Amino acid sequence: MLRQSQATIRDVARLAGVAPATVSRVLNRSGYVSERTRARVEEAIAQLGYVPNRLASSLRFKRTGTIGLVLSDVTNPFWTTVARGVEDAASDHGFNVILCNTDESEQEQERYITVLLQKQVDGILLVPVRSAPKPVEQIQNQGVAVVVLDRRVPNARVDVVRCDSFGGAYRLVRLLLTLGHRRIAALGGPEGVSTADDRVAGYRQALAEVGLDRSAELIFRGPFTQACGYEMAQRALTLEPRPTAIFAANNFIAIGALKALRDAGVRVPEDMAVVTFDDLPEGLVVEPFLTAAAQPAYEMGQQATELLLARLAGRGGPKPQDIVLPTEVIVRRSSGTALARSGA
Amino acid sequence: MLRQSQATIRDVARLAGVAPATVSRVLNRSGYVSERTRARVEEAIAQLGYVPNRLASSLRFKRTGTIGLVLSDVTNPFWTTVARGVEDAASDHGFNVILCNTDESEQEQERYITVLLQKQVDGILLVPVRSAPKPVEQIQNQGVAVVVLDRRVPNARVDVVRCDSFGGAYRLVRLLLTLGHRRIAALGGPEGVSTADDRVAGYRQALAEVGLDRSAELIFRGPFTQACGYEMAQRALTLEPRPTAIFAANNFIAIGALKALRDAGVRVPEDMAVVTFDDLPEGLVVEPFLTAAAQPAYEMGQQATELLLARLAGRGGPKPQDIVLPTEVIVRRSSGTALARSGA
DNA sequence: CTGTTAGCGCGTTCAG
DNA sequence: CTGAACGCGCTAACAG
Repeated sequence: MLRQSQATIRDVARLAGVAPATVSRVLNRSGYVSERTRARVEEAIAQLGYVPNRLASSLRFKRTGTIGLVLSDVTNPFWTTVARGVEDAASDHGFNVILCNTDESEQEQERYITVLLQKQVDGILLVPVRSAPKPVEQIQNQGVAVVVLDRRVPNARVDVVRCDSFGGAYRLVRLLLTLGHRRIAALGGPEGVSTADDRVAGYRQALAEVGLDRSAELIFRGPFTQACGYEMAQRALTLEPRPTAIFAANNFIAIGALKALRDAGVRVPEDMAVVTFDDLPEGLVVEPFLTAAAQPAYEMGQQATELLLARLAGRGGPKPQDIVLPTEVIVRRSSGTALARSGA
Repeated sequence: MLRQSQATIRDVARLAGVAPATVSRVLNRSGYVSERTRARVEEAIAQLGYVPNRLASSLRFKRTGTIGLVLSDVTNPFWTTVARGVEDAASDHGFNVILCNTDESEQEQERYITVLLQKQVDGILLVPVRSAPKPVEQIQNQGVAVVVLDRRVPNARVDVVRCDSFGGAYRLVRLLLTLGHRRIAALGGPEGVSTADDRVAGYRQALAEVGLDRSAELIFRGPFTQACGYEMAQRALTLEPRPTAIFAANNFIAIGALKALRDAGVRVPEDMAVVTFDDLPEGLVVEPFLTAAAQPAYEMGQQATELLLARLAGRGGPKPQDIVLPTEVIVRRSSGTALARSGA
């Protein structure tokens, strides 16, 4: 507790009158140490407030006990929950997590990956900005473990843990169809991001199954942001005839859309049914209102981390896994009740 | 791009036909290197896909370019926003952030601090679980920079960046008083946490100023959780005569309280006015409803990080700073309008 | 049971 | 302008 700058293992050894290696042995319980010297060493450690330098041991072991988490934006409650799942699982196994927000920028993604590799993280959990396999390969070429989170990467041999975007979207839209809706606008995410593409595909499939052809599709695409949701909803409202329902591809798009509807004086669900991907965490809303396909965000983070750590331990088999977690459609007020037969 | 396990600076040197030191010089642009050898070295680097090992250089420089962020729970949107502010500011300066969730457990806090110190982080941003100075001192004794976030630590000489809990609470309660309320329940946070204590103090001060003495105080205390908010609100409803307003000490307590009120059939604001500390992020709610004292969470994270990094750079003066950011009271529907004079 | 030696990968002397 | 040598702090291997 006395020194300002950190004591080293040599200082401890000197004070205890032993060799550094002996101190190392008591610290790591490796090899035999007599009770007497162990006691002396432990006292010296306490007296100096000695904290072992894990950097040095990492340099030898080639293991840092740190993983990187590269996602788009922790500020989105979905990612927040994922991050918490990751951190909990990592912590359980004695690992730490370095958090990186890309804001869906490929540049930032590249920058973060490089730094993480330089810092010798043991593994990386990556939510890839685009479907290109390059970033994944960049990591793998350094011999670092990587698990892709949330999104598919078609041309890479890599473990993926994600949710069932296609199925969730399909069931949400089917629900709307069952309620009698036939003019359903899809406010989709960005093209080239697998979750966005899969959700649009689910929407299409649902329409096709009830015999609606391509001409019935009302698809908008854009970033997963509130601003874009607002704008896409506005445009949807100008369609003739106007859609009777909206399918939003994620929580932010839904919130933006709801604001647009409110500003346009369109009531939900009376004038417009709304369903969305991503439920808001139970703890954040007093009266849940949105019919949503809830993703098991926490479990996704947790399982991806477990898989990554299993890989680090040399387990998990040779073949890349594609773990798809189920989504659950939760019906609430925003989807409304069966539509009265009218014009369309 | 060929090797699976990482190439070292020696491999690059060998391939380029130079000494490791020369490679180091081209990497860090230190010292003179002829154009020709520089080109050769750079080609070798590219060919091997060489990534410098920052662990090794950190070991020498005693700088890791990493800071630790120890907070209670990223899942709370307030902390999420703080974390984002921290990460952005750190990233701007080339630093990375290790995220640690304590869940307000002193044990976890201790464990995380120890690991962070072992990993030789350059600094720690700490939201202390308790007001005791020990954890702060533990960090300082290792010669590691620390800035305390959000909460005061009375007996420590340490930089603090926080929000004005006392003032925010005071103004919220004053608002209720102005509207005519006299029986106001305070659903406070845990004792011994400065933000909780300060908010209760603000509540008391506001009451005192209108001549209400201790007997008018209706104070509940407990953890900053939704469950506790629910339970405290339930108890508040059993008071005789029943309070006409509730002051919640944070967002989770408020949400729990609102659920309790809903379950009890008590309308807000008609039957009960509600005000709270912590606004929910603008992007998370369609129709903001709660009258709240909004804290500049992002700025808090950002400024704390800037201060920490300034300390690392040897700037910021000798005296610990206590930076208090203002809170802004945002009046919405939940606080209701002026109370009609009735019984109380 | 304990001390000595060597090396993890890098950057910085100091010679040449 | 470039190379050789040393050490950051730790631990595995080898002696004793």
